[in-house]
Amino acid sequence: MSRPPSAKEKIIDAYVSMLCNEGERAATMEATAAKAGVSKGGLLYHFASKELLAQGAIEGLFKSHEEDMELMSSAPEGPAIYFVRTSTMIGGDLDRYFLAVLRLAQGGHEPSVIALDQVQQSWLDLIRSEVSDKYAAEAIMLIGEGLYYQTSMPGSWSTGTFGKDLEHLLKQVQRLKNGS
Amino acid sequence: MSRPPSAKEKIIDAYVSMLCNEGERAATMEATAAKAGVSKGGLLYHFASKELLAQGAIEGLFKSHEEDMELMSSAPEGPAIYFVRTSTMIGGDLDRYFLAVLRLAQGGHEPSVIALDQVQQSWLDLIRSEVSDKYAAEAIMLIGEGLYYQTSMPGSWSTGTFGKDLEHLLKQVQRLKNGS
DNA sequence: GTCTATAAGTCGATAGAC
DNA sequence: GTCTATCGACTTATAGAC
Repeated sequence: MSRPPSAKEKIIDAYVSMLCNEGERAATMEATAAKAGVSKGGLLYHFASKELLAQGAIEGLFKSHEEDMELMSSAPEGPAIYFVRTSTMIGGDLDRYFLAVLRLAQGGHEPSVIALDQVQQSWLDLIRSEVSDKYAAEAIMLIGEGLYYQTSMPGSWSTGTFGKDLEHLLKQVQRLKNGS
Repeated sequence: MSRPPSAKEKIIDAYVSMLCNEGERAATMEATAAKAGVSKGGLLYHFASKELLAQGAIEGLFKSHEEDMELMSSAPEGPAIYFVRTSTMIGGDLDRYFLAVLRLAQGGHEPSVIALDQVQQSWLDLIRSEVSDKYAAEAIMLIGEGLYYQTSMPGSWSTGTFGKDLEHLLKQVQRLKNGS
């Protein structure tokens, strides 16, 4: 797992970084190749089209998501709090891949839209296994999504008005968890 | 106000529609001109650059927002419920402009990021004038943003899992409004 | 496997006729 | 005010040398 990164891994990593930090428009194959330290032709040997590059990012998301679901299931505070808390975190593998695929989806990439739907549905399912009230679970899910949507704004990485007083916000989530 | 639409208005309307329905990448000047029924040169007479086209969309947002703030202030159910309810609505002027500017912001357009910040701040201010608990107000705001972020997915205009049972979700908002 | 060179198309913007 | 024609830069993808 910690073997020297293959060229393919370096390219995907560069592509994901470009998507997160510079936006979808800036994440061209040429810029990705330069950031990965290879030439355009070298990149195209590993990923014959831009579509395959996007597929690589989606596969990375699924892999990170699978690992995170284990953590979310067994979180001491419960899945709901874990979910909202991690919605404001950045830097982890899952966050990087999620934001990268979100950028692709926002740009109109259909497979990315479908992949995000799948991931979010599995989050909602897990929260609903903890929070019996269906609509309270949805409200909690939406708070997490709202937080993520805010941090996903280009330029304003986590500099939002929320997030700072996260613990206070989590108390509101607790109120939703405790049935009416 | 209901005079025959000028070419300028037709162009802005076409541009906003392209942004909403096809995404930022597809909203090229050529495609916008075609949808507005003019040539590329004709478009460039009214908007000498793409940046000016984006400014037109932002101005449309501010104009619609100003009118909506009056409705939100005087809504019978109160600003908070009004806000969450209208987060799932599509087709109105405000929603169209907001989504269009959101697409620009997600693509990295800084003036759009700033414009959205202003609009959202004014919403939060109004909600906080009704909901005294600061963090309950933030939670309500995030629910509305989460709903909007969901409907803003290209292709899946309002076909999300929420929104259908909006009245049930609004009961959760009511719970947040009534202090703990 | 990785490179250079280049084809083929698209985008924003300019120039000038009408 | 609106059009056609075109430029230059950029982007994806191909071809072929090493």
